[in-house]
Amino acid sequence: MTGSRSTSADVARRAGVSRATVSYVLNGRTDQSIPLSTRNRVLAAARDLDYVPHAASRALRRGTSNLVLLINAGVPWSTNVTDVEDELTALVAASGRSLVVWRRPGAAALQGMLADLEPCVAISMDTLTSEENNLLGRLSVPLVAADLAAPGTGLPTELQIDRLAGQGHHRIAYLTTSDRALQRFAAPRTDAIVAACVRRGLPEPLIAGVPGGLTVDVAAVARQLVGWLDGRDPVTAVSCFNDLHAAACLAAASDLRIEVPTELSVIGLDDDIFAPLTRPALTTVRLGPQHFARHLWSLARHQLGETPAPAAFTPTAHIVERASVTAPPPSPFPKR
Amino acid sequence: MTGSRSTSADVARRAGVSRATVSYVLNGRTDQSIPLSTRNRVLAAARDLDYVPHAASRALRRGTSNLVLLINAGVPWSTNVTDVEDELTALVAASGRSLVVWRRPGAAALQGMLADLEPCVAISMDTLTSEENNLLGRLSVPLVAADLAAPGTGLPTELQIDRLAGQGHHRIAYLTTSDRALQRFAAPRTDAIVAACVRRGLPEPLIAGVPGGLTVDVAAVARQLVGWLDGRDPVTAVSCFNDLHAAACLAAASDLRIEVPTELSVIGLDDDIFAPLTRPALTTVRLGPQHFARHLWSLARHQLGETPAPAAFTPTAHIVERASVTAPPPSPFPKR
DNA sequence: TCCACATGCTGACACGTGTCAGTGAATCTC
DNA sequence: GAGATTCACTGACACGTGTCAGCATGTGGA
Repeated sequence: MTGSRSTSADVARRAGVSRATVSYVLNGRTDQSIPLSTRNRVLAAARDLDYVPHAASRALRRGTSNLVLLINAGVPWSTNVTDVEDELTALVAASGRSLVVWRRPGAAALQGMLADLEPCVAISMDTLTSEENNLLGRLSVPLVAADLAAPGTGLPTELQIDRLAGQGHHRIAYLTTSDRALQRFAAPRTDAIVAACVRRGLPEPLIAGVPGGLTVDVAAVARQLVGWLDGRDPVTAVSCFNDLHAAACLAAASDLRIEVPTELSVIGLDDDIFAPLTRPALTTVRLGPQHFARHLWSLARHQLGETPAPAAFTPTAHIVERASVTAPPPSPFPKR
Repeated sequence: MTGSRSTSADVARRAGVSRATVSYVLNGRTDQSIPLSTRNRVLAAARDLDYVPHAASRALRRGTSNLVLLINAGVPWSTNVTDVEDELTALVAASGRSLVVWRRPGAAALQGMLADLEPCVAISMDTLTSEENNLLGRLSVPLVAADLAAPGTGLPTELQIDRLAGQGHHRIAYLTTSDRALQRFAAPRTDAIVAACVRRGLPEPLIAGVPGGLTVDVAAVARQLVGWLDGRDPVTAVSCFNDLHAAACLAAASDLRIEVPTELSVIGLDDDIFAPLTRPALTTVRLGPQHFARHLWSLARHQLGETPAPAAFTPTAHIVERASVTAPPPSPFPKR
């Protein structure tokens, strides 16, 4: 008897009522009239027996579970990702559901996972393959995916250029990743940088991708820097794909004895955990991961039919002013 | 008809057999004799209908799910954590189960989560509260938790001292965190540092904790450095709780115009993502997150009754030699 | 010829829950 | 006081699966 978990039948027996009544009380149904006395008796019995409803039977009966699945495909890592995860966890918990994160090992693994766990809605921080989309559709699991090319996605990079141009920089380079798997994220940012420069009447930025997603090759960055700083119209500022690339840029500059920010300004993106610890401390753009998480969740709730469709996402981002950006050095070749 | 998902009854109808036969075929039972022809007919029908077994009913019937829950409580973040998560995901998937990660928002949240998801085993990277342990026990969910004070846990810090002492350092300081929530992790390392120094006949290390778990206060670190380097027997090397603290130490040294490594050696722990990007590049200790994940999984499989109890965990770790550690400067007060 | 046994398959049950129609009693309405 | 309505509660079903006893049919041995 002991050792085995208690079911709603046990609670009913202890409270001296039927199982149906127990279910009505514990699910707080208002269309059934239940006097306070029996209500309290049921609640007391449930508490005494440490009753926890059986997740599987509940899901079976209701046709859908209370689980929200966050699919974490190959998103380039930053503290922002865990910030989004934490905020989503809180939001989902507040709605009486639970969020779990699945680190997708590969595109083919989804089917196996769905045979073990049927979420009521799936949220992906990335765009999935069409096979995965089809699979979710066949199992009628609604999917919410962040649109990587949505209007407004360019805001953070726009802010980078804003800051550099505001300090008087003219000749700007953009350091990004050449990692193929990251191009989904990198390409829109590169486009946004070019557009931002054009819009401000700046010359087109010099763009270079370096290999390595999680480990940036400092030597490759150094070679780029040499190229960019060479010649009669040298670059005075480098805007970077993320803080990791910016840190690599600071390291390369240090190796080349280029002083940041007096000779070269560097700006990052993410306000990652190590950004305040570089020397000079990294000026960067802070995204609003909580804001993003709230948007994802409102999309999900819309899919669940609980709320009307939310407005289009307007990202939030702001400059975090530190020490790696300043006005450019006086040019030896004055313009015009 | 279309739009609704197909069940094993649909597969049975299409293959012209009973539901029991379908179940036998799809679960690959060997004790039932099923000729190849019907077997293939069933498999073809399942494929045609895109049959995916219903997770909830399967779990209800079998009494337990195929889900492994990784409880990620307030572990100080580093790429090691995601490395462990990824390795565990792969191991669990290889056993026909699925791993999901739950970022615990608070100690009281576990019950709500367990009402939505009943794992066959739970793995925690941290020690849980006794209430949480009791709860899991009552629901008979086996729990595997990393023992933070197990013998051998001190190996990484031991290696730090090894490296510093091997270079001739004598007067060593230990920079750790004073964050209360992190003391579970920090205290054993501090003990290990002291023991390692004593064992080598070094003087007891100077120990200081600085506030901030994810954001280390560089100014506080700088004040410590000033104290440590003052006086007639100054510290020549700083061993750090993790790479984040080491990066803060490098930043503080830079602010104080102390040259690393010529005037002061600094060693980190974790080989975090930014460790190769500091200047000087950080010498640190690389843990074996995959090795750790494999141990956790073998413990879990033992709990599931599939394997005998594994041997005690022997952590793996090795020095990653970069540029922040070198021999100490010649002392103005020669020993003895 | 009869029994024993293997083969190939099926009907029926159970898991624990949520829900709906229904039931006896009490109360209200005219 | 008969009928209508509300109150408080219950019995029975369904969700989709895994499993087990059992049922024909063939096959071999004595």
